[in-house]
Amino acid sequence: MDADSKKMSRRERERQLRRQEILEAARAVFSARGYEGATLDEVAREAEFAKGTLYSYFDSKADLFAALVEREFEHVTERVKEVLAGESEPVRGVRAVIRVLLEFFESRSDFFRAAMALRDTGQREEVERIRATVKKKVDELGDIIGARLADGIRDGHFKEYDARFLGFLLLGIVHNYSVCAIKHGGDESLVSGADMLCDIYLDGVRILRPDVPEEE
Amino acid sequence: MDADSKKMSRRERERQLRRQEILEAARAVFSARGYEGATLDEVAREAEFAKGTLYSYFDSKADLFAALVEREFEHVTERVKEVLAGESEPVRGVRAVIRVLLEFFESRSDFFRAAMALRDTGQREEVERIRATVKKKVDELGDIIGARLADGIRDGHFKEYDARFLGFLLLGIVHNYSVCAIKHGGDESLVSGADMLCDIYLDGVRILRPDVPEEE
Amino acid sequence: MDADSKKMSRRERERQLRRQEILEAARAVFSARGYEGATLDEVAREAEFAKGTLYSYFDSKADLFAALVEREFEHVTERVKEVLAGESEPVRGVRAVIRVLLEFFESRSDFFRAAMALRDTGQREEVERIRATVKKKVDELGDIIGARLADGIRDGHFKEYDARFLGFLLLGIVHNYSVCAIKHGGDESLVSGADMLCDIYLDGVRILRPDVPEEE
Amino acid sequence: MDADSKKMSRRERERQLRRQEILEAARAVFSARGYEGATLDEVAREAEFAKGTLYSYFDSKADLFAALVEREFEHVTERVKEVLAGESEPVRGVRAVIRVLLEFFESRSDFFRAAMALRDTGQREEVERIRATVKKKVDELGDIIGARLADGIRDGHFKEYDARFLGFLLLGIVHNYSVCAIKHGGDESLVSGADMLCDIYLDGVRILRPDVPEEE
DNA sequence: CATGAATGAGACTTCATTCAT
DNA sequence: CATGAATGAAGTCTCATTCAT
Repeated sequence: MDADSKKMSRRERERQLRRQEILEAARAVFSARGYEGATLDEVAREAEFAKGTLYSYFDSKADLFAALVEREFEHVTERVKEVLAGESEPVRGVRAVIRVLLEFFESRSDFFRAAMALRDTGQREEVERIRATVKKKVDELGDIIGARLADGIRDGHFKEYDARFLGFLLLGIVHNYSVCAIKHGGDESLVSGADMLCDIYLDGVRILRPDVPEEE
Repeated sequence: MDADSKKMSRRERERQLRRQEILEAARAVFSARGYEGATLDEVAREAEFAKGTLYSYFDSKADLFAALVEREFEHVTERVKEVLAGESEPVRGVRAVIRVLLEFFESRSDFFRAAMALRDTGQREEVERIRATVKKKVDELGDIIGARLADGIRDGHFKEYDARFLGFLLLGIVHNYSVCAIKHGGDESLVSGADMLCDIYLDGVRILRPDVPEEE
Repeated sequence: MDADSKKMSRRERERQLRRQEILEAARAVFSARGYEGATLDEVAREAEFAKGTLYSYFDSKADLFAALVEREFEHVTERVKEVLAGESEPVRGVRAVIRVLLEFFESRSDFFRAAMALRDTGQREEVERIRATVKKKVDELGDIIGARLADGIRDGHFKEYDARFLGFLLLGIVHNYSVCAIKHGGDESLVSGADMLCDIYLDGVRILRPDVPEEE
Repeated sequence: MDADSKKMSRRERERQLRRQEILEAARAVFSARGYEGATLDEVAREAEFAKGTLYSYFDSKADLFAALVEREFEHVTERVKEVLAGESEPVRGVRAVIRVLLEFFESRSDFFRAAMALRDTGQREEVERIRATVKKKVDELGDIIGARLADGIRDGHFKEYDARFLGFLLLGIVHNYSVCAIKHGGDESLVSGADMLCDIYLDGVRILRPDVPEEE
């Protein structure tokens, strides 16, 4: 995106800039009100553009939200890729991913909340596009994580479940943790939350008792 | 509810019956369209009542949905209580709970999807009541599970994390699993899903290697 | 009405009784909410009848209100007639009428407020009948008072304006006084209000010169 | 309003213009149907705007009516102030006020009818704001007239009743006269109506004794 | 392009009236 | 007759989208 800027005319560059401003405003409003609750009036006000102007950048409310989803997920996905590129050991890789995801989800928790709500809620036709987009981006992210888990499985570090599934499970656990108000303890720092999630995701809730025979 | 039927007049009993019919229709529509996407027109059509009739049973769209949430969650909660009452061993208890939850969430997955979406999405005033209701019922359920986990923690079966938190984590994992399209394998039976979730929730994704020293 | 009771069957007598009960309830509700604001639901609840029952006594909401108007105005008119029958002297007659009207209007001020509002407000078709009724009853009352004023005019006690007009003016002044919150002084007793209105209606607001002896 | 026009942008000026158009249409519809009987559909049709457009100028039906009340009453109040400013003699002042009020009330009689009906009728919550507005504006007008009457009382021209009360009485008499269909005679000109009302308000309906010289 | 006024379909809600029991 | 559940027309209000300037 930025990389392409050099090839753009000034006009085109400014257009991209305004597009980003609108997306930024949209994020604020959608985060605060949810997709259905948000109005383009408010987005326009926040972006300091006229309502009509939004329509020369995005086709519709749904399109705007979808674009936003793309952008935000691309950020996370990018970071996850970076982290995974810098850590080849599977278990440490998982830990790093959980930490990064948690960071992102927490910093944008209201937005992800709104986006994930649309992923799952069967809605009217207009919203179908967004669902598809959210799903696509979540799948993408899940697959990237899953790919690494697959490596770990092959190496004998992780149980032999479907790697994709394990990826989504990880995503789900982290998202759930950051989005729900119910957290471990009260004022826990983000890091300790991450540690705990890592611990449970990796070793479960049961206490290991090498001397105790597996029940049943 | 049923227990009270005897004390009701025929009129009152019929009223309760029709109320249930409306709730049933509402579940279908809300499940298919989500809260915002659903219209009372469609609920009325589905229930084969005039729109106005709905209003003699429920005060508003939000009220109708909230009532539905209460009813559905009460069903699950009831079953979970039963299951826990019949199983005092903590680990087996957790397994049973996961199985029951999965059953319920899967059989009503679209509805729980719609309900859970409202739990977290900050929205307009009208929806606030529903959010509160969903949160209340989810908390109730989470607490019941958490209470049993607390026992397990005390007995040294589970790690010493906040029991409430572990309860919600369990709830989140199961809900996430049943709600998302992405599952382990493809046509796996429901049972295998439950087994897998149990396995991971209890022992994590990492393979136990007693002979291998903990890394890092 | 009561006079006719003897000729009625028990059934018919009871019917009349229930009709009166409904009218009584209707008065309470219409007084509190105004014609448009009142609902038949509330009237039925107040009357302790089912809503449908109202329709076997009155054709419609408008019809019920019209009947109520008739009844209430007939009471005032009756009393005014009595008073006038007992007082042949014009000035004293006017005084007595003002006193009676004030009594009635104050005791039923909310109702007369609601009724008079309909007299003047052009509304949708449905209400037209009520307007006509209110107008008819007000006219009737105005004419009765006007007739006595006409006598006074003929006798040289009152100015030679249209007697009907003077009658309505009197009615208007009293109604206005009893219906508006704005009154002379604060906790004035009803009587002093009547005296004042009499004084002004008869002699105006202007002070008679001190060298001129007060007539009567 | 007009005075500020210069400072407004063209856009703002046009907006004000359209606002006035809507108010004009609203006056026509509310006058013909009364507040409750009027529908925004009809106002929109009359104003030749879409229904939704009304809502970018006024928050609600009640808000639109309240704005209308403010505007109309401000016109009368303005004129009354002017007239009083140009006439310091109390009795002549009263005469001038009656004439001006009559003029206004007659030219907009249907509207004032609708407005005054709301002043007194206890109704549902939504209307409360309008009631308050009407009351405020009527009180304002009554007080202005009352203030002048107070001067007259102090100077010994008027009887020593509460000046506020006398102001409202005057208002009531004139409004009543212009609003009711029942008037003095039939086709009497407006002026003679005013003269008559002046005569009666000042000196009442009773004939002054022949041996008593007419004052002034 | 930017603007924001205008649009109008569509949603929720109310309530007088009807009618089967 | 009494009942009150059911009806559905009608009203208010919202807001995504369009379009003339």
